[in-house]
Amino acid sequence: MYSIQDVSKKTGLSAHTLRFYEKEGLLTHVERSPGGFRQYTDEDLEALGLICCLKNTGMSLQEITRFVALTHEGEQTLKERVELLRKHRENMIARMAEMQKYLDKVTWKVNFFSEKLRAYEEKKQKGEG
Amino acid sequence: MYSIQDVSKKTGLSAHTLRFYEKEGLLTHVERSPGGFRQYTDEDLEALGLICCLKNTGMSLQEITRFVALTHEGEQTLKERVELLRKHRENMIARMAEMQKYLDKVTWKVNFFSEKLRAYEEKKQKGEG
DNA sequence: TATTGACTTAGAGTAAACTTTAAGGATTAA
DNA sequence: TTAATCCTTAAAGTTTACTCTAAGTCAATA
Repeated sequence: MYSIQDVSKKTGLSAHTLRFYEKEGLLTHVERSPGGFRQYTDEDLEALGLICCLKNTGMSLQEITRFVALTHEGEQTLKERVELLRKHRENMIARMAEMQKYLDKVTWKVNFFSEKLRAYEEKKQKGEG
Repeated sequence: MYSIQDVSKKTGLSAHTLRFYEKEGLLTHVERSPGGFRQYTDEDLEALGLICCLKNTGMSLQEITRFVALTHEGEQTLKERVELLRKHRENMIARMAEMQKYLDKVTWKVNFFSEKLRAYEEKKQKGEG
């Protein structure tokens, strides 16, 4: 069992954000102590792991909420969930391919400017010498 | 020479956004027709290509503006520009590695849920038969 | 028992990057 | 010539995902 602060430290999400996520239906049914304090389980942490994974790869909180809601509806939503994840996976792959293209471009630019810089420094050197 | 609409179509940025970028100092010194209409050159398109590349890989407009300003200052800022681009390139590489990890996770989840779905469909089949 | 941490609702504030509106006038292409 | 496109300034609005504040109460820990 973890307090909200424990989970905040483990996930990097603030306590505010954890409560916000709960209110928005991203992480639901968090257990409570007799006194009403949130008590997160390892399962909750795992769920948060998936939530952060999806969020950090461009899925909106709204879509994640939808996915979580489907999960709670049980087995009959398995097909839809698989489709949702597959689609997201395709998006990720496309995004990564795009990133690779951009990386090539930036690499080229870095080399180009490095060469210009080298020439400039050399010129400066000669001017001084 | 391209009109603002031409450039909008070519880049996918709206005319509004192009004017906004100009105002913000991202794309500067765009030529004008005698009547005051913007006339973009191929050079402008190239510059926009780099701007979109940086933007789409997570650089903020503020940072891009800074880079553009350095460019206008001339050769003596070459070193800083190279450093800036190198740093951004490192960020991109780190981000891509992170994405790959997330992709592995999502791939695993897709397979896991697919298997669950398969088992579920089989169970349903048997129930019906 | 004192201090720290947690709880609630409700709403305001923030940042980035647009996006839209308004209002009126000028230019360009067919 | 006429319809479509462009110009300006200035400001308000939008979206997402938080982030913070307030105000008051309750719980847990040393």
